[in-house]
Amino acid sequence: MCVPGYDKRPPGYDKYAFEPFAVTVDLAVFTIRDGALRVLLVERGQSPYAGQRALPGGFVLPDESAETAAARELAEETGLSDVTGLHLEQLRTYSDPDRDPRMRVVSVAFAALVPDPPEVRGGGDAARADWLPYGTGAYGPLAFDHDRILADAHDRIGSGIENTCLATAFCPPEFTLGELRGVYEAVWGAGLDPANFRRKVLATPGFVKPVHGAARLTGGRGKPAALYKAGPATALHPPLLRPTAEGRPS
Amino acid sequence: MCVPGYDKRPPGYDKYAFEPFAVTVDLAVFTIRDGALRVLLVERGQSPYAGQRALPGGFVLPDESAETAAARELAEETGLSDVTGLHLEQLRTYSDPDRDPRMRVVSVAFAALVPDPPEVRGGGDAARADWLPYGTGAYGPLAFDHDRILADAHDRIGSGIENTCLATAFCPPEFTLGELRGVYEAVWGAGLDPANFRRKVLATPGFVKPVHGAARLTGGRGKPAALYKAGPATALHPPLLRPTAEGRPS
DNA sequence: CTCTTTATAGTCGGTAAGACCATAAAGAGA
DNA sequence: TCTCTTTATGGTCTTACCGACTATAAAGAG
Repeated sequence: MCVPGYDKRPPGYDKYAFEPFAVTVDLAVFTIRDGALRVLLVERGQSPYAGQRALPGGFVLPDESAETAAARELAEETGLSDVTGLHLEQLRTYSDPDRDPRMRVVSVAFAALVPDPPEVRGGGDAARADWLPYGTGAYGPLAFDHDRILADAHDRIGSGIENTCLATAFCPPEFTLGELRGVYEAVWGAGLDPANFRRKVLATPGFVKPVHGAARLTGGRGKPAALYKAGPATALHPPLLRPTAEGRPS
Repeated sequence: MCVPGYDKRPPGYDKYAFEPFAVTVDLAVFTIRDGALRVLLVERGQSPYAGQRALPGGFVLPDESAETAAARELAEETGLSDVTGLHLEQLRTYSDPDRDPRMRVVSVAFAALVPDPPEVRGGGDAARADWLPYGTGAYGPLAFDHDRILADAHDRIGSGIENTCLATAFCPPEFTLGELRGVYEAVWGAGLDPANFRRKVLATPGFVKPVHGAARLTGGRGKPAALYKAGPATALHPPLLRPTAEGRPS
């Protein structure tokens, strides 16, 4: 259960007892595909939890911070060459002594938002990785405490788009207000009134900026929509509350 | 910089390179005294940062989670025999490779709220601990990255009392609305209209419950105020926004 | 050509919040 | 004792916002 070297202490800490832990990062990577919220999950090939799905992740290397390690893992698991600009946010740390039956592992969890779902490369250290619909039973119980981590991540994203401009992190550089509304509907699992949503977003200074000039996008049905890009604002005042908003704890 | 035993790996992890880290908890413990927000700080007696103030904290023991370690440290540093019921919330994890010049230390930071400021006992592993006014220059730069941790903790508390019933965690079991308002004013550093604050709090179901019967508290000047206790609610809908609320990032 | 779908503009009523006023009830100081 | 100050509490007024709703525009599907 303990890492070797437990009884050795570097100079300066001789008076204190401490145990060295393995530190990992776990990533809850979300995207929107076909109007539904999806999460990137790998399939474990070895014990424990062999065959079950798990969040992608890995060890923090000696010269890395948890944030650096998370960005590296994000690039590796998604196959994206450049993850700068993607939203990558530290969630919290999970440190239950029994959370990994093999050894003592402390895991720093992150939530990441990816605009366009690129196909996942099959290689790497993970057996397989897929974008699976969140919360629809498309996957069984996750390995370790990853069900809880994923639920916490979803909570964080859900309240994040309420109070900040986070929703644009799901969108491509230029997007329509319908696409932005689709982000809220996918994350919250609730429908929003298009007209009221539009009024609210446009009334928030710095949330979105219109792309002037040739600013029409065709592709789907209905009247072509104007294009917007993310504005400079980061917080939403007042927040864009959920429709049936009730009892969302801290 | 590295803990000995770095090149040894337990069974099951042979294919992976990882470095064992020391894991600590750091606590930002707040209270309200004399209408001002104060934070518990220790004075370091040894290098590095000898003589500077620092957040209380310590190592996570082998059989502890970070939460357990934080509760233990909270009891040790405040001298409180029972810390159950106190608000103790994980903030985030700080893992910069250079944050401790002696060795690689990953620290899980917590924010704690204490109602009544008990006098700090002088003993323990910390040289000295005092409740110092937050953000008034009563202490110089803190050791390590504790200035940033403390600022993050203050941010979290500030937005926490906006969206949740967290403010009652600063109050004794029974309190007046004036005392509750004092919490908001101390944390936000801004004045609030007593009448509007009262209307808002009483209109939020489950925020506070009146203590019926003998429900008057004397002690200060002015008309005696009715007593309330914390209600069952945990979230505030809609939130109790700051007066000059602008630009509060995620 | 008509129907469906989506975007966009506008209206209406209710609620919440800030600013402000008025009264009540205590202590402080003359 | 009387007055002033301080705090609690109740109320009004006005503005802003938000949900519900209607109407129009502009595309594709059949």
